[in-house]
Amino acid sequence: MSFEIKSSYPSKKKSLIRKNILDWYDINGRSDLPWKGQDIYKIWISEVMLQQTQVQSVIPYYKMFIDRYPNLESLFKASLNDVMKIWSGLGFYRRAENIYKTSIIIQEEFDGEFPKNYNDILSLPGIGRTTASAITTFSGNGRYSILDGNVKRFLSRFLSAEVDNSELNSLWELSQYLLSDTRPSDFIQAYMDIGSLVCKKSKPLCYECPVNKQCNSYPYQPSNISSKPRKIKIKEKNIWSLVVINNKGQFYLEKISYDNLWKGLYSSPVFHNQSDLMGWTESHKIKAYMESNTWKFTHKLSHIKFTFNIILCNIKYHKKVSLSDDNWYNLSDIDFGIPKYQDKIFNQYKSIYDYN
DNA sequence: CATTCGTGGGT
DNA sequence: TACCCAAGAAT
Repeated sequence: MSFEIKSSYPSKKKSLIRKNILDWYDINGRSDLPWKGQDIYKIWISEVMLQQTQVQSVIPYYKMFIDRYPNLESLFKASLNDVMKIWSGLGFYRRAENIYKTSIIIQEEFDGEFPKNYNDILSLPGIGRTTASAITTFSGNGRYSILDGNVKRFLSRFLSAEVDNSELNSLWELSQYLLSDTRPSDFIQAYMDIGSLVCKKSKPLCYECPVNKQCNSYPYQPSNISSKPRKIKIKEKNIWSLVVINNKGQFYLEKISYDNLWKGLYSSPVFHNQSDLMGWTESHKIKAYMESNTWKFTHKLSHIKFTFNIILCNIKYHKKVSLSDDNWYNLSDIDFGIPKYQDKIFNQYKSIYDYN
Protein backbone atom coordinates (compact mmCIF):
# COMPACT_ATOMS: atom_id res chain seq x y z
CA MET A 1 0.00 0.00 0.00
CA SER A 2 1.22 3.43 -0.81
CA PHE A 3 -0.46 6.77 -0.81
CA GLU A 4 0.35 10.39 -0.30
CA ILE A 5 -1.83 11.78 2.45
CA LYS A 6 -1.64 15.45 1.61
CA SER A 7 -2.42 15.02 -2.07
CA SER A 8 -5.16 12.48 -1.51
CA TYR A 9 -6.79 14.40 1.29
CA PRO A 10 -6.68 18.12 0.70
CA SER A 11 -7.78 20.38 3.48
CA LYS A 12 -11.31 20.74 2.21
CA LYS A 13 -11.91 17.01 2.01
CA LYS A 14 -10.35 16.52 5.41
CA SER A 15 -12.70 19.07 6.95
CA LEU A 16 -15.72 17.40 5.40
CA ILE A 17 -14.69 13.99 6.71
CA ARG A 18 -14.18 15.38 10.20
CA LYS A 19 -17.53 17.14 10.19
CA ASN A 20 -19.42 14.11 8.92
CA ILE A 21 -17.85 11.84 11.52
CA LEU A 22 -18.53 14.18 14.44
CA ASP A 23 -22.09 14.89 13.29
CA TRP A 24 -22.69 11.17 13.14
CA TYR A 25 -21.13 10.70 16.57
CA ASP A 26 -23.32 13.36 18.18
CA ILE A 27 -26.40 11.37 17.23
CA ASN A 28 -25.24 7.76 17.15
CA GLY A 29 -22.09 7.55 19.26
CA ARG A 30 -21.80 5.52 22.44
CA SER A 31 -21.76 8.16 25.14
CA ASP A 32 -23.18 5.96 27.88
CA LEU A 33 -20.26 3.62 28.48
CA PRO A 34 -19.50 3.40 32.21
CA TRP A 35 -15.91 4.68 31.87
CA LYS A 36 -16.90 7.83 30.03
CA GLY A 37 -15.56 10.86 31.87
CA GLN A 38 -12.35 12.70 32.59
CA ASP A 39 -10.97 10.53 35.41
CA ILE A 40 -7.64 9.38 34.01
CA TYR A 41 -7.43 6.51 36.50
CA LYS A 42 -10.75 5.06 35.39
CA ILE A 43 -9.88 5.61 31.75
CA TRP A 44 -6.63 3.72 32.29
CA ILE A 45 -8.36 0.72 33.87
CA SER A 46 -11.00 0.58 31.15
CA GLU A 47 -8.51 0.91 28.30
CA VAL A 48 -6.38 -1.92 29.63
CA MET A 49 -9.43 -4.12 30.14
CA LEU A 50 -10.59 -3.36 26.62
CA GLN A 51 -7.38 -4.60 25.00
CA GLN A 52 -8.49 -7.49 22.78
CA THR A 53 -11.64 -7.82 24.86
CA GLN A 54 -15.17 -6.95 23.82
CA VAL A 55 -17.08 -4.14 25.48
CA GLN A 56 -19.82 -6.43 26.78
CA SER A 57 -17.26 -8.63 28.47
CA VAL A 58 -15.50 -5.70 30.08
CA ILE A 59 -18.44 -3.81 31.58
CA PRO A 60 -19.14 -6.10 34.58
CA TYR A 61 -15.42 -6.46 35.32
CA TYR A 62 -14.91 -2.71 35.08
CA LYS A 63 -17.73 -2.07 37.51
CA MET A 64 -16.40 -4.62 39.97
CA PHE A 65 -12.90 -3.23 39.73
CA ILE A 66 -13.92 0.40 40.23
CA ASP A 67 -16.25 -0.58 43.03
CA ARG A 68 -13.37 -2.29 44.82
CA TYR A 69 -10.64 0.18 43.77
CA PRO A 70 -12.31 3.52 43.00
CA ASN A 71 -9.05 5.47 42.82
CA LEU A 72 -5.27 5.13 42.81
CA GLU A 73 -5.04 5.40 46.58
CA SER A 74 -7.17 2.31 47.06
CA LEU A 75 -5.24 0.44 44.38
CA PHE A 76 -1.94 1.28 46.10
CA LYS A 77 -3.04 -0.82 49.06
CA ALA A 78 -3.91 -3.86 46.97
CA SER A 79 -1.71 -6.90 46.59
CA LEU A 80 -1.02 -8.65 43.32
CA ASN A 81 -3.31 -11.48 44.41
CA ASP A 82 -6.09 -8.96 45.12
CA VAL A 83 -5.87 -7.60 41.57
CA MET A 84 -5.68 -11.09 40.11
CA LYS A 85 -8.82 -12.08 41.97
CA ILE A 86 -10.78 -9.21 40.46
CA TRP A 87 -9.36 -10.11 37.05
CA SER A 88 -10.29 -13.79 37.26
CA GLY A 89 -12.18 -14.82 34.14
CA LEU A 90 -11.31 -11.78 32.05
CA GLY A 91 -8.17 -13.31 30.54
CA PHE A 92 -4.78 -11.95 29.46
CA TYR A 93 -3.67 -11.87 33.09
CA ARG A 94 -0.43 -10.08 32.32
CA ARG A 95 -2.63 -6.99 32.07
CA ALA A 96 -3.53 -7.32 35.74
CA GLU A 97 0.10 -7.86 36.64
CA ASN A 98 1.02 -4.72 34.72
CA ILE A 99 -1.69 -2.72 36.47
CA TYR A 100 -0.24 -3.80 39.79
CA LYS A 101 3.30 -2.94 38.65
CA THR A 102 2.11 0.42 37.39
CA SER A 103 0.55 1.27 40.74
CA ILE A 104 3.97 0.82 42.32
CA ILE A 105 5.73 2.82 39.61
CA ILE A 106 3.29 5.68 40.07
CA GLN A 107 4.00 5.76 43.77
CA GLU A 108 7.74 5.64 43.35
CA GLU A 109 8.31 7.71 40.23
CA PHE A 110 5.25 9.92 39.78
CA ASP A 111 4.62 11.00 43.34
CA GLY A 112 1.42 8.99 43.55
CA GLU A 113 -0.32 10.76 40.69
CA PHE A 114 -1.17 9.24 37.34
CA PRO A 115 1.05 10.90 34.69
CA LYS A 116 -0.67 13.16 32.18
CA ASN A 117 2.13 13.37 29.65
CA TYR A 118 1.83 11.05 26.64
CA ASN A 119 5.41 9.80 26.75
CA ASP A 120 5.21 9.14 30.48
CA ILE A 121 1.98 7.19 29.97
CA LEU A 122 3.51 5.25 27.08
CA SER A 123 6.42 4.25 29.30
CA LEU A 124 4.16 2.37 31.72
CA PRO A 125 4.03 -1.43 31.46
CA GLY A 126 1.17 -2.82 29.40
CA ILE A 127 0.51 0.49 27.70
CA GLY A 128 1.35 0.68 23.99
CA ARG A 129 0.73 3.33 21.41
CA THR A 130 -3.04 2.94 21.09
CA THR A 131 -3.70 2.67 24.83
CA ALA A 132 -1.44 5.62 25.62
CA SER A 133 -3.19 7.71 22.99
CA ALA A 134 -6.63 6.77 24.28
CA ILE A 135 -5.72 7.58 27.88
CA THR A 136 -4.10 10.90 26.95
CA THR A 137 -6.82 12.04 24.60
CA PHE A 138 -9.86 10.82 26.55
CA SER A 139 -8.58 12.49 29.70
CA GLY A 140 -8.19 15.81 27.91
CA ASN A 141 -4.41 15.90 28.09
CA GLY A 142 -3.48 15.85 24.45
CA ARG A 143 -4.42 15.14 20.86
CA TYR A 144 -3.22 11.67 20.02
CA SER A 145 -5.04 9.35 17.65
CA ILE A 146 -5.40 5.60 17.86
CA LEU A 147 -5.08 2.61 15.57
CA ASP A 148 -6.97 -0.26 17.15
CA GLY A 149 -8.71 -3.06 15.28
CA ASN A 150 -11.72 -0.87 14.55
CA VAL A 151 -9.73 1.99 13.07
CA LYS A 152 -7.50 -0.34 11.09
CA ARG A 153 -10.52 -1.94 9.46
CA PHE A 154 -12.29 1.36 8.90
CA LEU A 155 -9.33 3.20 7.40
CA SER A 156 -8.07 0.34 5.27
CA ARG A 157 -11.53 -0.03 3.77
CA PHE A 158 -11.75 3.72 3.43
CA LEU A 159 -8.65 3.59 1.26
CA SER A 160 -9.69 0.27 -0.26
CA ALA A 161 -6.15 -0.82 0.38
CA GLU A 162 -4.61 -4.04 1.44
CA VAL A 163 -2.60 -3.27 4.53
CA ASP A 164 -0.20 -5.74 5.98
CA ASN A 165 1.55 -5.41 9.27
CA SER A 166 4.67 -3.81 7.85
CA GLU A 167 2.69 -0.89 6.46
CA LEU A 168 0.72 0.17 9.49
CA ASN A 169 2.69 3.39 9.68
CA SER A 170 0.63 4.82 6.84
CA LEU A 171 -2.60 4.07 8.66
CA TRP A 172 -1.24 5.67 11.82
CA GLU A 173 -0.42 8.72 9.77
CA LEU A 174 -3.88 8.88 8.24
CA SER A 175 -5.56 8.30 11.60
CA GLN A 176 -3.68 11.22 13.10
CA TYR A 177 -4.18 13.36 10.00
CA LEU A 178 -7.95 13.08 10.07
CA LEU A 179 -8.18 13.58 13.83
CA SER A 180 -10.25 16.59 14.83
CA ASP A 181 -8.36 19.59 16.19
CA THR A 182 -11.16 20.77 18.43
CA ARG A 183 -12.78 17.54 19.62
CA PRO A 184 -10.08 14.83 19.60
CA SER A 185 -11.66 12.86 22.44
CA ASP A 186 -15.04 12.60 20.75
CA PHE A 187 -13.33 11.89 17.47
CA ILE A 188 -11.38 8.83 18.57
CA GLN A 189 -14.53 7.54 20.21
CA ALA A 190 -16.32 8.15 16.92
CA TYR A 191 -13.60 6.22 15.09
CA MET A 192 -14.22 3.20 17.28
CA ASP A 193 -18.00 3.52 17.24
CA ILE A 194 -18.09 3.67 13.47
CA GLY A 195 -15.76 0.70 13.25
CA SER A 196 -17.76 -1.28 15.77
CA LEU A 197 -21.32 -0.32 14.84
CA VAL A 198 -21.18 0.57 11.13
CA CYS A 199 -17.96 -0.58 9.48
CA LYS A 200 -18.35 -4.04 10.98
CA LYS A 201 -16.09 -6.86 9.90
CA SER A 202 -19.02 -8.73 8.43
CA LYS A 203 -22.00 -7.12 6.80
CA PRO A 204 -20.92 -3.50 7.19
CA LEU A 205 -23.78 -1.00 7.17
CA CYS A 206 -22.29 1.21 4.49
CA TYR A 207 -25.54 3.04 3.81
CA GLU A 208 -25.40 4.35 7.38
CA CYS A 209 -21.78 5.42 7.18
CA PRO A 210 -21.22 9.18 7.49
CA VAL A 211 -18.27 9.10 5.11
CA ASN A 212 -19.46 6.58 2.54
CA LYS A 213 -19.28 9.20 -0.20
CA GLN A 214 -15.56 9.62 0.49
CA CYS A 215 -14.94 5.89 0.91
CA ASN A 216 -13.05 4.01 -1.79
CA SER A 217 -14.91 0.80 -0.91
CA TYR A 218 -18.34 2.33 -1.54
CA PRO A 219 -20.71 1.16 -2.90
CA TYR A 220 -20.29 -1.97 -0.94
CA GLN A 221 -19.07 -5.07 -2.69
CA PRO A 222 -17.75 -7.98 -0.69
CA SER A 223 -14.68 -7.99 -2.92
CA ASN A 224 -13.62 -4.43 -2.23
CA ILE A 225 -13.97 -4.72 1.53
CA SER A 226 -10.35 -5.55 2.11
CA SER A 227 -9.41 -7.36 5.24
CA LYS A 228 -5.99 -8.76 5.68
CA PRO A 229 -6.45 -12.11 7.40
CA ARG A 230 -4.58 -12.37 10.61
CA LYS A 231 -2.01 -15.10 10.92
CA ILE A 232 -3.61 -18.48 10.95
CA LYS A 233 -3.06 -19.82 14.41
CA ILE A 234 -2.23 -23.44 14.86
CA LYS A 235 -4.20 -24.95 17.64
CA GLU A 236 -2.33 -27.50 19.61
CA LYS A 237 -4.22 -30.21 21.37
CA ASN A 238 -3.28 -30.81 24.95
CA ILE A 239 -4.68 -33.43 27.22
CA TRP A 240 -4.03 -32.62 30.82
CA SER A 241 -4.98 -34.42 33.99
CA LEU A 242 -6.13 -32.49 37.01
CA VAL A 243 -6.92 -33.70 40.49
CA VAL A 244 -9.42 -31.88 42.68
CA ILE A 245 -8.40 -32.49 46.27
CA ASN A 246 -10.98 -31.80 48.95
CA ASN A 247 -10.38 -32.18 52.65
CA LYS A 248 -13.70 -31.57 54.38
CA GLY A 249 -14.45 -28.38 52.55
CA GLN A 250 -10.85 -27.25 52.14
CA PHE A 251 -9.44 -27.48 48.64
CA TYR A 252 -5.78 -27.99 47.82
CA LEU A 253 -4.59 -25.34 45.35
CA GLU A 254 -1.14 -24.35 44.22
CA LYS A 255 0.35 -21.51 42.22
CA ILE A 256 0.43 -22.23 38.52
CA SER A 257 3.93 -22.59 37.14
CA TYR A 258 3.80 -23.25 33.42
CA ASP A 259 5.48 -20.79 31.10
CA ASN A 260 3.44 -17.63 31.17
CA LEU A 261 0.03 -19.18 30.75
CA TRP A 262 -2.27 -18.23 33.64
CA LYS A 263 0.80 -16.78 35.34
CA GLY A 264 0.05 -15.60 38.86
CA LEU A 265 -3.11 -17.67 39.26
CA TYR A 266 -3.84 -20.75 41.36
CA SER A 267 -5.16 -24.14 40.35
CA SER A 268 -5.74 -27.69 41.41
CA PRO A 269 -2.62 -29.75 40.66
CA VAL A 270 -2.28 -30.29 36.91
CA PHE A 271 -0.23 -32.87 35.04
CA HIS A 272 0.62 -33.31 31.40
CA ASN A 273 -0.45 -36.92 31.41
CA GLN A 274 -2.22 -39.49 33.49
CA SER A 275 0.87 -41.36 34.66
CA ASP A 276 2.43 -38.20 36.07
CA LEU A 277 -0.73 -37.63 38.03
CA MET A 278 -0.78 -41.18 39.34
CA GLY A 279 2.84 -40.94 40.42
CA TRP A 280 2.17 -37.70 42.21
CA THR A 281 -0.89 -38.97 44.06
CA GLU A 282 1.07 -42.03 45.09
CA SER A 283 4.07 -40.16 46.43
CA HIS A 284 1.82 -37.80 48.35
CA LYS A 285 -0.18 -40.66 49.79
CA ILE A 286 -3.55 -39.58 48.54
CA LYS A 287 -4.05 -42.30 45.95
CA ALA A 288 -6.22 -44.26 48.36
CA TYR A 289 -8.75 -41.43 48.44
CA MET A 290 -9.23 -41.09 44.72
CA GLU A 291 -12.82 -41.46 43.56
CA SER A 292 -13.61 -43.81 40.72
CA ASN A 293 -15.84 -41.38 38.89
CA THR A 294 -13.98 -38.98 36.62
CA TRP A 295 -15.05 -36.55 33.97
CA LYS A 296 -13.49 -34.60 31.17
CA PHE A 297 -14.16 -31.35 29.43
CA THR A 298 -12.48 -29.14 26.88
CA HIS A 299 -11.31 -25.60 27.40
CA LYS A 300 -10.48 -23.68 24.27
CA LEU A 301 -8.04 -20.80 24.11
CA SER A 302 -7.37 -18.74 21.02
CA HIS A 303 -4.27 -20.75 20.24
CA ILE A 304 -4.46 -23.91 22.34
CA LYS A 305 -7.16 -26.49 22.82
CA PHE A 306 -7.15 -28.31 26.13
CA THR A 307 -8.88 -31.44 27.23
CA PHE A 308 -8.90 -31.86 30.98
CA ASN A 309 -9.29 -35.23 32.64
CA ILE A 310 -10.65 -34.51 36.08
CA ILE A 311 -9.98 -36.82 38.98
CA LEU A 312 -11.59 -36.31 42.37
CA CYS A 313 -9.85 -36.95 45.62
CA ASN A 314 -11.73 -36.58 48.90
CA ILE A 315 -9.32 -36.76 51.80
CA LYS A 316 -10.78 -38.14 54.98
CA TYR A 317 -7.75 -38.50 57.19
CA HIS A 318 -5.69 -35.39 56.73
CA LYS A 319 -2.79 -36.53 58.92
CA LYS A 320 -1.91 -39.43 56.70
CA VAL A 321 -1.28 -37.46 53.50
CA SER A 322 1.93 -35.64 52.73
CA LEU A 323 0.60 -32.38 51.37
CA SER A 324 1.62 -28.95 52.57
CA ASP A 325 -0.57 -27.48 55.28
CA ASP A 326 -0.41 -24.06 53.62
CA ASN A 327 -2.33 -24.79 50.42
CA TRP A 328 -5.88 -25.42 51.67
CA TYR A 329 -8.66 -22.97 50.93
CA ASN A 330 -12.39 -22.56 51.37
CA LEU A 331 -14.07 -21.82 48.08
CA SER A 332 -15.91 -18.90 49.65
CA ASP A 333 -12.72 -17.42 50.98
CA ILE A 334 -10.26 -17.41 48.09
CA ASP A 335 -8.14 -14.27 47.94
CA PHE A 336 -6.32 -14.84 44.68
CA GLY A 337 -7.05 -15.47 41.03
CA ILE A 338 -8.05 -18.74 39.42
CA PRO A 339 -8.38 -19.57 35.71
CA LYS A 340 -11.75 -20.02 34.10
CA TYR A 341 -11.21 -23.76 33.75
CA GLN A 342 -10.74 -24.02 37.51
CA ASP A 343 -13.91 -22.04 38.07
CA LYS A 344 -15.80 -24.43 35.78
CA ILE A 345 -14.37 -27.42 37.62
CA PHE A 346 -15.46 -26.07 40.99
CA ASN A 347 -18.96 -25.37 39.69
CA GLN A 348 -19.20 -28.89 38.33
CA TYR A 349 -17.85 -30.25 41.61
CA LYS A 350 -20.49 -28.35 43.55
CA SER A 351 -23.26 -29.79 41.42
CA ILE A 352 -21.94 -33.32 41.84
CA TYR A 353 -21.72 -33.14 45.59
CA ASP A 354 -24.52 -30.63 46.09
CA TYR A 355 -21.88 -28.46 47.65
CA ASN A 356 -22.02 -24.86 48.71
C1' DC B 1 8.49 -9.96 12.59
C1' DA B 2 5.91 -13.99 14.31
C1' DT B 3 4.25 -15.78 18.82
C1' DT B 4 2.24 -15.67 22.94
C1' DC B 5 -0.73 -14.29 25.90
C1' DG B 6 -7.85 -15.99 27.79
C1' DT B 7 -12.30 -15.81 27.14
C1' DG B 8 -16.63 -15.33 24.86
C1' DG B 9 -19.31 -14.25 20.82
C1' DG B 10 -20.26 -14.43 15.90
C1' DT B 11 -20.64 -16.91 11.50
C1' DT C 1 -18.01 -27.82 13.81
C1' DA C 2 -14.22 -25.10 13.19
C1' DC C 3 -12.55 -20.83 12.65
C1' DC C 4 -12.14 -15.86 13.23
C1' DC C 5 -11.20 -12.30 16.35
C1' DA C 6 -12.14 -8.36 19.84
C1' DA C 7 -10.70 -0.59 22.31
C1' DG C 8 -3.09 -4.77 21.81
C1' DA C 9 1.33 -5.28 24.09
C1' DA C 10 5.53 -7.61 25.03
C1' DT C 11 9.11 -10.36 23.45
